[in-house]
Amino acid sequence: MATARGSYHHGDLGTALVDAGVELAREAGASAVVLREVTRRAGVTPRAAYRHVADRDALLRAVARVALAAMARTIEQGLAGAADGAAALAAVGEGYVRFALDEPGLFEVALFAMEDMVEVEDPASTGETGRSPYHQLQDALARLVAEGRLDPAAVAGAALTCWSGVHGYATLAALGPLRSLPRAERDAAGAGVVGALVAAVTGGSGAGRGA
Amino acid sequence: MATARGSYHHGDLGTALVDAGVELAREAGASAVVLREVTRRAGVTPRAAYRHVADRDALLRAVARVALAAMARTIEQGLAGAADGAAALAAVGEGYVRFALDEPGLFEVALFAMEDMVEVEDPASTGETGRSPYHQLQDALARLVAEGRLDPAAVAGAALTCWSGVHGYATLAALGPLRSLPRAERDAAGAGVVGALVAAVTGGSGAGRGA
DNA sequence: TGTACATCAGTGAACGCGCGTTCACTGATGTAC
DNA sequence: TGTACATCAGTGAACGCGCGTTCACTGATGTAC
Repeated sequence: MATARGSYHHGDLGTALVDAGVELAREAGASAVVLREVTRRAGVTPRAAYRHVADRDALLRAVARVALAAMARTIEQGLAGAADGAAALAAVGEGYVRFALDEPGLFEVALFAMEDMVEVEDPASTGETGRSPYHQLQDALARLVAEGRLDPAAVAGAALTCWSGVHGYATLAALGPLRSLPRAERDAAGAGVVGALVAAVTGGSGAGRGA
Repeated sequence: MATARGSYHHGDLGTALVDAGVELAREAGASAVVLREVTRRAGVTPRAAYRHVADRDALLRAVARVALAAMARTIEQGLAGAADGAAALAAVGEGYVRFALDEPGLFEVALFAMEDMVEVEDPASTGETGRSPYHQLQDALARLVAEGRLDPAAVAGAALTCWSGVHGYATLAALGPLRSLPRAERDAAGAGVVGALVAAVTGGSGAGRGA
């Protein structure tokens, strides 16, 4: 907003469009990220968008990368004080769920960037430490391996089980059939699911713990 | 289709509309379930739909109930020969995932009926045995309790962990970032996730097993 | 230091699309007598 | 057995909406000389 508004030339319309798209996603999810409204919010003609973005789909993917980066930053916060691999794994799961419950619209749109995060590390979709949520999960599991609490051969399976469990809960509780439950209940249940997953991966007990 | 086609009166337009909606969902997911196309497929004017359905949303929910019932039937098939609670739990999970991978469009639309399945048992969204997927899961856990392999106090937590894990994998692999992987890989990974969840709930080992 | 001009970033109006939904109306059906 | 008529299930045309995208154009910018 420190750009040259009011002038004929916008200054940095490209990022202004993406910012408006992020705002729309936050307010009403992926389907609300729409070219015309984005240009409206940037105070510009619909046609102007095509100077900066190929089409609606490209805009959506740009918004998705920003949303995924926001998720990575949320996870980083909880990860800061993790004493060991188990704590790190729990922090990743809890951050993933917390982001989904705090920002369901951004969570929904971030999904469109998740396909790429598994393959490549795109700087546009990572947090301060340059790691995507998927790699934050991999890092936590690597710590468990280093601590001798996880068989290296089991890492791939554990990663998928954890991602599935956490993603499933986040989806059910943020966007799906459980979205109308009181927030406190959803927080408690989420902690239970994450706890069970950590226990399952580290071979500890507590699988049925939680809500 | 044994209805009186060609005549002015359709015969059973209400169910014909829902059937067409199911077909559309199968082909292209929830967003394809659209009033005008549904009436087109039923060979009828758009206006005619309003004699049988309140609005587009009501049609979508009716389609969702049919899709959820189809899912329940898929799960029933695998459940038939389950020798014990652990086998039943695995069968529920595998059926859930198989349905999602076989029919991603129906899986997507079934989500709109899942909110209700937790609360009430709607006959329109259950299989032959009259149980929704959610209750099929509860039944399997009840068997584990009866066998002394699961603490009754842990049932609620176990249910949520299993549902989350299986739903998350189904979503990732049928509609999400993993949807482009070869089917054989997705089947194997799904079996791994389900195995890990069963092991976690029954306190057995094998948490990190799988893909 | 001033000026011509290429380049770039916008404008404003319009196109066609498919959607949900509503209008007043008409053809078919079946029941009462 | 025949006929009047209420009822129900459709018709055909239209409305307004918001979308993505494209047209030919114009205002602002900055660089070469």
